[in-house]
Amino acid sequence: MTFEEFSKDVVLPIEEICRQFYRENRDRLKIKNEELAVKNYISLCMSTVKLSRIKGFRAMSIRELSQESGLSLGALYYYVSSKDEIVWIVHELGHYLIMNLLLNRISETEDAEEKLRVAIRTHIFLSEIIPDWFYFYFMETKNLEIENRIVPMESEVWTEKLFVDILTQGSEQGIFRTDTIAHTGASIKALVQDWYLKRWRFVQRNVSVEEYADFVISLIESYVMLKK
Amino acid sequence: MTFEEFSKDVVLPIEEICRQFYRENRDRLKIKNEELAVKNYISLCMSTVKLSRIKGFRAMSIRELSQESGLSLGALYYYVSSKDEIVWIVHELGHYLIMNLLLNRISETEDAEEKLRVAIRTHIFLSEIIPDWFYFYFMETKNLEIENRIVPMESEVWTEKLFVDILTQGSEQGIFRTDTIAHTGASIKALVQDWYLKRWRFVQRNVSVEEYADFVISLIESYVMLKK
DNA sequence: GTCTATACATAGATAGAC
DNA sequence: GTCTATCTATGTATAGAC
Repeated sequence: MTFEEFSKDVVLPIEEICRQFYRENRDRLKIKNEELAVKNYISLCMSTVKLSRIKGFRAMSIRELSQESGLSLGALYYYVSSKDEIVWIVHELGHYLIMNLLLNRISETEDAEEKLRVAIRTHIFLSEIIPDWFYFYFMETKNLEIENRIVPMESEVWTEKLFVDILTQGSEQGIFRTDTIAHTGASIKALVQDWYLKRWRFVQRNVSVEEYADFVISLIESYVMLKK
Repeated sequence: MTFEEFSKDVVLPIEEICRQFYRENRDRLKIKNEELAVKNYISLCMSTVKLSRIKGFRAMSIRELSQESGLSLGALYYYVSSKDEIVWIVHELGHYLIMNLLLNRISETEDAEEKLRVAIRTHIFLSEIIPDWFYFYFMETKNLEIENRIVPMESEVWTEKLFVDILTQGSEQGIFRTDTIAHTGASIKALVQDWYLKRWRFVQRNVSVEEYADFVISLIESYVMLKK
């Protein structure tokens, strides 16, 4: 699958996920109009990841966020109680968004070898569709209070586990090596992250997203595949 | 070489590098006493990377930096003209520090295969000796004005090139594959970075620095080495 | 060169009209 | 629910004595 096919095919379930978030937290939140809530939380999150990508979350002022999202200062504080709460909401929505998209794509395949390829390619392609979310997820965890870092940490581990599970399946089928599964899973995650963390470098080197995905797949396969 | 041997053996040439920095910029700077300058710029930089690691550069206040470094607010501004200038100085010192240490170690080896192993291991071990500097280098580039990002970007490219050169040498000798050299160089860099960017994860998984270095080496070798 | 005291700007957050 | 005006804290940076 090429990236163009992928991007035409993929549908971001962000509204659905934001609605779910709202319903789960309705009692804690001031806004009671669901449609308005969904619309404006999405706007707040999209604006936050956009501005944070450019200048970092701490450097982004509430006034800038207000302007970008189209909500006034007063309205904004009707939706969130503090700037820090925005980080939490973005992490919450982002985690479910990414999880949802990844699982949908990968579950279609059965064969471990093919599944590994699909998982790597999908993850990289997905980070190309919503780069700001992935970037935010990685860079803005330190802005959270220590107790709130558990969510993004678990999220990181979750993606790693996605790869580890595929590697385990393949090793049980006798086609992948059985040692160093945890290391390999983590290294795939690191290579995927490199794509969205150092995008400027890939632009500079004129590397396309497809080319990079192919490279990561071949690098990992040369290591894990057992000779027939 | 084990990490313990490495850490006993390595000597940080930070004073020497700071002195060189001071001499090159003497005319631009207020302080005229060289010994004092070297001592306090080192203190400022070490305190900056330490605090930035904990809470991020933007969240670190000048008052905190003043306390940590032992300089008063007034004294501090005698050394730097603004908070942003500190980022620039840390990047400047850090780049030469890392370059110096890496080159010293790697130049001792001749053979490309051995050189690749030494380069990867040294880089990972080094990031374990001065983790805060590496972390700062990666995370705090966005705090720079766009025109000042050129220095850290070139620095990133420089390390990548270190690996690319070794891969090129090996491919000319017919022991490494000749395609995808640029990709491989960048991926080594990414895997090294993963060590100091997601340290908490390796602690969680109980992975030692030696074990990780060995893994990265074997992963890369399985891909680049041509069968004999 | 270093200190303390302070100026000045900007940020996050709130009040209260609509 | 949303707006504008405003409060208050904090942060960077400077002044001027020593």
